[in-house]
Amino acid sequence: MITWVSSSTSTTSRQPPATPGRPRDATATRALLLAAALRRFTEDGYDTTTTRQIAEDAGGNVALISRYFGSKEGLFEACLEQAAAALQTAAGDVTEAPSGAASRGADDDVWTRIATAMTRQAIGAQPGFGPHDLLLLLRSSGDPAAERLRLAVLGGFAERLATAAGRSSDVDDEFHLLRAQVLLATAVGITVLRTSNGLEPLASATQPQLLAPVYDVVRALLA
Amino acid sequence: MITWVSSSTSTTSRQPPATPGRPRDATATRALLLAAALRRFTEDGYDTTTTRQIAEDAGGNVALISRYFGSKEGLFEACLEQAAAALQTAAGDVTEAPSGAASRGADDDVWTRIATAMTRQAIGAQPGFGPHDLLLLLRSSGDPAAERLRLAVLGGFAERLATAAGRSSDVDDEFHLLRAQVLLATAVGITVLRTSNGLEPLASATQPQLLAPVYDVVRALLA
DNA sequence: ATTATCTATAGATCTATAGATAATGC
DNA sequence: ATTATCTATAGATCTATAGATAATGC
Repeated sequence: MITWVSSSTSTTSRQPPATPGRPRDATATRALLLAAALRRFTEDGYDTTTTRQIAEDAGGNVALISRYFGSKEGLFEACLEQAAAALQTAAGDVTEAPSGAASRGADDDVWTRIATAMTRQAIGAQPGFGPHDLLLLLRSSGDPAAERLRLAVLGGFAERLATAAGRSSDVDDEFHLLRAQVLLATAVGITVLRTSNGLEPLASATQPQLLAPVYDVVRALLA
Repeated sequence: MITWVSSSTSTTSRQPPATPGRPRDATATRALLLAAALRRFTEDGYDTTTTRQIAEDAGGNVALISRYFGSKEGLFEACLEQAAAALQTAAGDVTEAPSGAASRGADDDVWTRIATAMTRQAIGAQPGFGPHDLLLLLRSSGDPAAERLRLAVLGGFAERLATAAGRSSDVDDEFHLLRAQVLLATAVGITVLRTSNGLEPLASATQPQLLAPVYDVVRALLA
């Protein structure tokens, strides 16, 4: 028996003159690396992901990571910052009334808005669903700068929830912040159980299915 | 300038006849390795932890891990099984009435029992607090056997919560299971935010402080 | 000429293990 | 003689980077 490897079609000799590397586009390459990293870090975590995987996903070379992001940690921080920005936008949706507020009537109260925003976040949390902000934020890299950013974003999110609930008496401030953090914990837990664990029926639940229980939790904690 | 290294006190020549290795006790050594691993895996995660660290913590040699647990993954599975057993005991506390049930009066209803058990679990979740079952269970190793065990334990816990809530009509079974899993998610999220993130005031909250909000969530989801 | 991309490699780990060493029990 | 423990090392990665290559723009 002979193990045959055709020299012209072998996977080893795959860099013919037809593919002389990536097109020379620095910004596009940077963006592709960031997107690939976002996906890998989110799904597999920081340690498990290798720089070579990311470069390959982006169709480029490992050395490009050093060039554009300094290091693997630098790349992770760039990912975190992007996720943080997206999450802060989501937090904004909770606080402010939706754009077409006047036309929606009194039904769309604070609790519904909060529950909707949270389930939307949790819904993105399906395996293989591409970049998901909250999940990435929960991934740790051991990098202190990354930890700080993560804590700031989570803390800010909980504070927004607390103030959105409308309580601001001095005495009860910390009390309501704690309850808002428990609410945030519910969102975090749903995300973790859906993605890392695939716990059914939670993992396959749709946004409308999740809305009712989450709404009940929101009211129980903040109303 | 001369870099001086005393040959008698150098850290390199640290294996004088006074310390001829561990005492020869196989079962004790195995237990020490398991305890050290439990702590490291729980606090630092699977990937970050090295077998050398574990062996050093246990005061032994790396080779002992292969000998007693086959491999790093084998050691992790042993840790998981221990944590799983502890968690199943905790789940039992939720379902069954506490031992001195008759003397406690009607106050100790199902909701209180559930809330108490859950906050106790979450309370163990302080950084540097030694082995904490739920947190270890959330750590992934990529090992499929470990993933299965983890999913089974989490799923079983949620089922216990659902049945403890007393609903068992055929139609609503999955409905209540979903809500029980959202409750489990709250416990998971609290654990993650307290330990991995140190989110204050949640991270420093005491069990009594957490009891009220968690109780409200329990009632909102299962009552 | 500039600079985006790639090749090749150094250097640092980390896991697993074969075989040496030495303590225990018969 | 058995076996718990340790030494020494092979083999596999993985990150980072110096320097080569080649496409672009003046």
